[in-house]
Amino acid sequence: MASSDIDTAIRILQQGAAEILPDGALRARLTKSLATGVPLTVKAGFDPTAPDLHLGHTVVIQKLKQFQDFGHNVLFLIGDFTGLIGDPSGKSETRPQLTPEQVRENAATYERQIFKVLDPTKTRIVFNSTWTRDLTPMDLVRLMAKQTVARMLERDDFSRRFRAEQPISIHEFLYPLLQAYDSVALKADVELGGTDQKFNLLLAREIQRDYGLEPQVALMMPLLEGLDGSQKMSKSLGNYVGIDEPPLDMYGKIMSISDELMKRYYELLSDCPMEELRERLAAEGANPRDAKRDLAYEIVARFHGVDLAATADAEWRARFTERRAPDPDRMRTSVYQFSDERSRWICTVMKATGLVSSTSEARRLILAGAVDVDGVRVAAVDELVTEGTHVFRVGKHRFLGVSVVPRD
RNA sequence: GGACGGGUGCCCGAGCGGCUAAAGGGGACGGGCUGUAAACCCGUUGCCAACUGGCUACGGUGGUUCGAAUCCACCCCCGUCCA
Repeated sequence: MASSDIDTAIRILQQGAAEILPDGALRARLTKSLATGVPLTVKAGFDPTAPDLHLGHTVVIQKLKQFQDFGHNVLFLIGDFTGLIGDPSGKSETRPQLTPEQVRENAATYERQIFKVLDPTKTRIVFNSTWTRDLTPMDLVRLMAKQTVARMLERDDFSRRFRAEQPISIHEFLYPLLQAYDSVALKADVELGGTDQKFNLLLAREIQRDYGLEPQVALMMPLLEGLDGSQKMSKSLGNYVGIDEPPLDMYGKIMSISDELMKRYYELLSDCPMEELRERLAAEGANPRDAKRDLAYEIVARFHGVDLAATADAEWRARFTERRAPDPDRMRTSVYQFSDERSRWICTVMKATGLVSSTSEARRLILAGAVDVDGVRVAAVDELVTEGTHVFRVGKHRFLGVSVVPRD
């Protein structure tokens, strides 16, 4: 009975994981935990900057949640000290030094966002400055003595930079060491991270051993592709779904992904077993769109609750499947004040209400037949907007209610 | 410190005195087809109440010229090789 429980746990915990090292270690730890009744300590570290989380970040957080559901202790670590060094994985520009206030703000933002996934009563948020701050120079030297330059250079990005004769600052070697030390300080049994964290997660094992601890299990999750399906999801590439986004936007973005990408999202973001999805897609007359709808619903429900997810779903169907204009009561609206006839020019109105960024863009879109007002396609660029409330549509999904009123 | 090569629109990249708001590609946006999927076809892609108009733009600042992204000077930045 106990062993079948573990099989179930393993299967769930493995879904989507890129790699779990070393082989069999996870099973051994789970078995031991079950036998002794002592839950595992599961840690994942996050940068103190960029607290605007998107679905890409939630891949690891979801995995934490699964551990949590099996009764293990989850530590959400904010790398406020290591953040000062800057993870060399990124290599680009030097990280800005954060003030304690900023760190606190970012931490609060993290909390608000991650607790949409994690159970707040079972999650501890920890800051690594708590223990790294107290390390003496001597402690640091001892820590550094535990690793050789040659081993450090095995790390992909370091070796690439070394070969390319690009600079590697000495302090950058400290980053993986300190991250590893976090695992020592927390006595971590398992550490989660992206595949880009492999070196760091494995180094922690060695350092833990040096400090007389049992080495942690390293569980790597793949990096989630963005909406374009090729590059990794990131805010700067604009191919992301932010977890703070409004329900309908979130739903719509997920509906617009390709079928291929949908499978990937199922694997990494959904609680639905892959088997089930496969059967479903293989079924007679199956429309992949329906599977996508369920995925969109599941994800929106996770961050906004089932009620708002149901609303988003209904609204999306009305708008796109039935091609109806959105419910005016629920549409975003804007008030535009005009002074003279000239200011009622449609291009000016569109620019002023933020539908487009310039009147030139408005002209182009009108000429391309992409704009309609109150359901009627705008035929000419020189139209004037009449006083009253109108529904503007630009392209397929930009809708805006505009009240055109005279300026007092 | 020395020797070369280079910095062009969101990105890559051509242009090397007027025909250049700047080829071509990518991306993005829009239209068509659809399942707001993919693939495909077509169009748009600096701003301005906007004509064979004006303005802004080719790292920066000056200069040569009727005219400069294109030539000259100085400066800044980035690559490659040598020390």
